[in-house]
Amino acid sequence: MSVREAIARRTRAEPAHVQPEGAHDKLLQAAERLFAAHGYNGVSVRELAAAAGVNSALVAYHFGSKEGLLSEVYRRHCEKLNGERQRLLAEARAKSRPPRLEAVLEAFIRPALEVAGGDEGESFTRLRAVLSGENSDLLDKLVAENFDRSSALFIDALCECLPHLPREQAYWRFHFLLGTIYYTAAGPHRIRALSNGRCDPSDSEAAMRALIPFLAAGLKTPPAKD
Amino acid sequence: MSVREAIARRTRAEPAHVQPEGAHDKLLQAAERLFAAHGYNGVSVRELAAAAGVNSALVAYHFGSKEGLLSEVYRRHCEKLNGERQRLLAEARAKSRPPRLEAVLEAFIRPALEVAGGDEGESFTRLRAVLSGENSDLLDKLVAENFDRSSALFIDALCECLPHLPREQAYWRFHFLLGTIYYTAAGPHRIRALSNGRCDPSDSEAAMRALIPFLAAGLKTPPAKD
DNA sequence: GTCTATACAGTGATAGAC
DNA sequence: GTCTATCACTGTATAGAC
Repeated sequence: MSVREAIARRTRAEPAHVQPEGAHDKLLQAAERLFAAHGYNGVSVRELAAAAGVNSALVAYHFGSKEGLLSEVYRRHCEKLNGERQRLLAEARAKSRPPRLEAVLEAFIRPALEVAGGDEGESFTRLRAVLSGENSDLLDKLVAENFDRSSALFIDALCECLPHLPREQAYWRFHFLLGTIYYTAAGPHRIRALSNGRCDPSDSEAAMRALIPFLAAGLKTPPAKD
Repeated sequence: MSVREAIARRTRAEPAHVQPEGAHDKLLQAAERLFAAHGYNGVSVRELAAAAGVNSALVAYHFGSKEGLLSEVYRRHCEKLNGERQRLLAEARAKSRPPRLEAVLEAFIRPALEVAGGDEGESFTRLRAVLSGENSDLLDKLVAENFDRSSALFIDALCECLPHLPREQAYWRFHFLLGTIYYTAAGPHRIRALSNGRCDPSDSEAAMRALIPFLAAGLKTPPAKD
């Protein structure tokens, strides 16, 4: 590990893969696992503390409240997700200017679906669903903090690919695009059951193979006149 | 009130617009309002009972649990929603065989967005978000009970309009379509903020004017070869 | 600073009186 | 049928040990 990485680790509380030592890190690790597995209200502060092997009062001490702990878990996931998105977008731009529409879509979608299907972040997107209905004030704050900048960057990239699309339509269509990603990541049960297992949204590759042409066609079509 | 109406009320517990008399109806009415306003966990059993003017133990007595009460509220909304969808679909079929793709889409989408934007059902779709993250077992059951039949009917209608689309692709694209509707109804904050208010998904007409051409183009495009 | 022990008000649910 | 009293449990706050 370089000196620079070591400093980053110390200041940023990012224990990578080592055994966590303080209650702070142990709680974060347990919360990541349990929130993903059982949702926010599905796990109590006392269970979190027990799983982390620490006293239950420490979640209030270290994170202010149970919500504070959730916010921190959420923030860390978004950090990874957005970093990956921007890396892939830069790659797409490096290949051609303007980038291919399909490449921009993939840069935005792949990290969202893979983080959702991976081991550690398996049910990460479910946390958004939890919050969206429930603590909608907290959710608005978290979404704004973690996604506003990244979303604006992708809307710009889309407009770059679609120079004839009015800005207002770009907003609408970006919104619809978010809906398809969100629903694919958060609610895979539905379509799996309806199709008798023929469509499985937790298969990221299959989902993207179906989703990207669909979105590209919708994005390219001329908007209604009126 | 006619004799027939009185019998219907007694058997069906559908008080229409009259003052509810029993605790059962009073609770349903209060729950519809309060769940929509504050979400599921945002309102306690004691608050529900107080708003209905009945003892708090009666929600367990009449509905088994707080979840049971929610299920009943949910079921009643879905009943209206699906009835309206099928009425509009029949209308579209009456105009042309096969029906126009755009007319089928409108029959499916309009009731979902209007029920979401109306007075009584303003935050109805938020309830789905609540459940989807949280009580995912209950949600799966409710969705299956209330939407499986209606969804299958609309997938059939889509395939009627798109005879060249493989059935598996139809499932995928119906799934994506659901995502755009769901996200538009449940999460209007996001796009409103990003667009500085220029796009407002709670304006059903504007949302449909943007959404239907987008979906129609995506649905019509030939799927990826592979 | 970090942590333990404990207390508090509020939750959904339930047994049993009337 | 209706309601009271009560239960086990929740998230949070705090006093005080180390």
